[in-house]
Amino acid sequence: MISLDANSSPTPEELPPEIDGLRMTKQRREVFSVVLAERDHPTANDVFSRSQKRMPTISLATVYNCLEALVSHGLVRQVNFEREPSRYCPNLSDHCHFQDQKTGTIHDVVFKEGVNLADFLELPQGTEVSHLEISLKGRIGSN
Amino acid sequence: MISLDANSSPTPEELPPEIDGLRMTKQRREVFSVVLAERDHPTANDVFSRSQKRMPTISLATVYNCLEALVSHGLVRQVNFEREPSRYCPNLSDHCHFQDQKTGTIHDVVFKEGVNLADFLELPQGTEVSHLEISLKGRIGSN
DNA sequence: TCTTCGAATTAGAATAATTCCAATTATTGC
DNA sequence: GCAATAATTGGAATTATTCTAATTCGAAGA
Repeated sequence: MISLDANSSPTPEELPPEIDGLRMTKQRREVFSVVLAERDHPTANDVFSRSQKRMPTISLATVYNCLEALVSHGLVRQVNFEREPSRYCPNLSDHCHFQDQKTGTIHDVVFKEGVNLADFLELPQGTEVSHLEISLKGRIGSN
Repeated sequence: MISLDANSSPTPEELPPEIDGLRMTKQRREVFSVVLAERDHPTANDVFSRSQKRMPTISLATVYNCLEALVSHGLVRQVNFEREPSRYCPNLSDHCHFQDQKTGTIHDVVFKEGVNLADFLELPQGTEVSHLEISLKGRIGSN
């Protein structure tokens, strides 16, 4: 399991050659380490420019490919706010997102103890939920 | 208040010249009546082609303008699923959306009695939520 | 009714995020 | 080391949406 300790995220070199059956190429390690390093919900473009610092030859298409690989292997979550560009989040625990309308900053929001959303919805009988996204927008305190 | 009775949605002509301070032009009435008529969460393009049947001269830009006017006046809700084109929903009651992955169909899902989402989230102190969107995806029954 | 003026509509161009494509390069299994 | 497979690359293509500038509409006042 990859450490989520905010104070010491892995460098690309520290990432193993394979995670959960996903081959970690040089580029995927770079992209993953960027997403793990600054947990500020970067867009693909953000990831691209941060990756370029260490790996100037990486292409935007590759960043998209790597993010897609990481997302589909469940190592990274894709976060959408309305029609804004997708953002990427390495926090795999059950949570949702709140966007501060003043600053655009996105905060992770966790559910209270033992809450299971599906318990609160009148879902059609026999529904199997495979994907759930909750997005909040608003202001914080005196902002 | 506009009737939400599924069996008889208003024709454009039946809509008043103003709703909630929003001037209802010919095009806005057309677009609104289309959204009210077939409550299947159409995209802007869907609305455009349906509107064209009665009003062949309407433009796509106008459809976008009208939808935006209706949304910002709270007469219609804009519904987003990940990076798919926005959809439009005339159901103003508190609800969220479930997309059947097999068919793409979107179903309205209501909350169980007395449920208030914010009660179940560890929101940062002083948070004021102005916008909330819950999107589910999955399969239904034997599908 | 006629005129005026701001708002709405229109067609088409522009934008921007993302995906696709075809060619090259890297990696794995033999 | 070699063939087969997968990943990367740059650039073109796609697509939903927004923008722009010109035209038209419609309400309100003269």
